[in-house]
Amino acid sequence: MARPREFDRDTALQRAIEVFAAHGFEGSSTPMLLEAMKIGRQSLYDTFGDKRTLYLEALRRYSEESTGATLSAMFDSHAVLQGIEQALLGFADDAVSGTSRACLGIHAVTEFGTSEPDVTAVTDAVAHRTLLAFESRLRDGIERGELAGDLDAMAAAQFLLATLSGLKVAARGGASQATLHGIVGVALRALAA
Amino acid sequence: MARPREFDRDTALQRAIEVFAAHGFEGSSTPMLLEAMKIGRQSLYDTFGDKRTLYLEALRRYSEESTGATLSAMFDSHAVLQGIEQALLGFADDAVSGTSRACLGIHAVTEFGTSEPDVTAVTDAVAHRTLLAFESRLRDGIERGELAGDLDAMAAAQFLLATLSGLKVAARGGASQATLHGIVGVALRALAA
DNA sequence: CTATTTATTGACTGATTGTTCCATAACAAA
DNA sequence: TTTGTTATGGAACAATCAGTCAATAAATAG
Repeated sequence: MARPREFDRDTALQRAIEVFAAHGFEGSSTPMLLEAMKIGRQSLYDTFGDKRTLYLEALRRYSEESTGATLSAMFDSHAVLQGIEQALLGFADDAVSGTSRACLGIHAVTEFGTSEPDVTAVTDAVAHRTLLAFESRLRDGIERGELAGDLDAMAAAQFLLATLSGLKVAARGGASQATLHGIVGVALRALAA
Repeated sequence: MARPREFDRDTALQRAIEVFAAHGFEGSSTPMLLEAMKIGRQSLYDTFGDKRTLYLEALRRYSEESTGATLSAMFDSHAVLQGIEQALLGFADDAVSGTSRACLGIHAVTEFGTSEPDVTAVTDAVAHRTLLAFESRLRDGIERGELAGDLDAMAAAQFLLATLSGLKVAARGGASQATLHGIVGVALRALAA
């Protein structure tokens, strides 16, 4: 019909994710975004709306991918404890790979808390989804006797979610991969039979 | 000698801490700070230097107070596990009290990572101090047989530090006090003999 | 009292913020 | 080729940013 755009929408969005993760919403200026995304000013507003809309789409996109990868790793292994271990270790490895070590999800929570409904909708959804997956898998493990019989599945799920946050913060603060793996090792002790 | 200042420096700084914790460095504008601190523009620059210097002093002040309270709670109890439990529970209670539920320390790490040496100096120092205290107490507990004999004290200390971060992020995301207490309960299982 | 020192107030700066307008360019369908 | 539609690039917008200047006010010391 008309002139096709000269850039790839998805790669531009991916680059925006990195900028927002590294500097937050307030810390990311439009010039910074434009330079990183390698598009012109008008292209940003035509394609993504405004800065806030771009941020929300970046947050949604990041949340889906990040959550999906971690949870699927958990179900890869038949053994429950081993599956959880692989999920946590993979999560930790992702956290230290790359240069910025920043997580858009964590950054969104610390920057906005529960004050912005549009942001909270995304962060709550990913938390809920993760909790349900953890809880289900933990319940299986408890029933099968692979995990401690007196474990509270819901509390343990919330503990694992908090552990993920702790890993991300530690990674952002400069912790080594070995340190993160050590944390995972200790955390798993809380679940073992 | 001359005209005395009309405001209390410490309370003004305390109010600045709340603003920076809630909105981060980039998200806190000078008008926001002035209104919260209830001082005039020139008073801020005369008394605290510029925005960045104020931020660093706020971060230092917050770190000292927050770390001190948590670690002293740990040494209040003779029993090691109980002392750690009280430290974590007190930390969790602090995290849900107040309105903003924000932590300046966590916010500083997620916002700047390791990119700003002045900020990293503070966050690294508080992490190091906390790790040393945890490790020492954990070693005592292992020796006395109150904690698991095969526990790696250093890794467990890093695990506890990550748990603190996880608790703060969960609280900032809206978790209830009961949820945080549940997380603490599961976390302690990783240490028990 | 006067003199000196410091705090406060408000106006003001240049730079940067997010966003829009408009003219031009590039493509597809007729 | 014309026409319709969309993308791009640059200039421009009002608003806000962090920070400064100068005038006034309030205190003490002599």
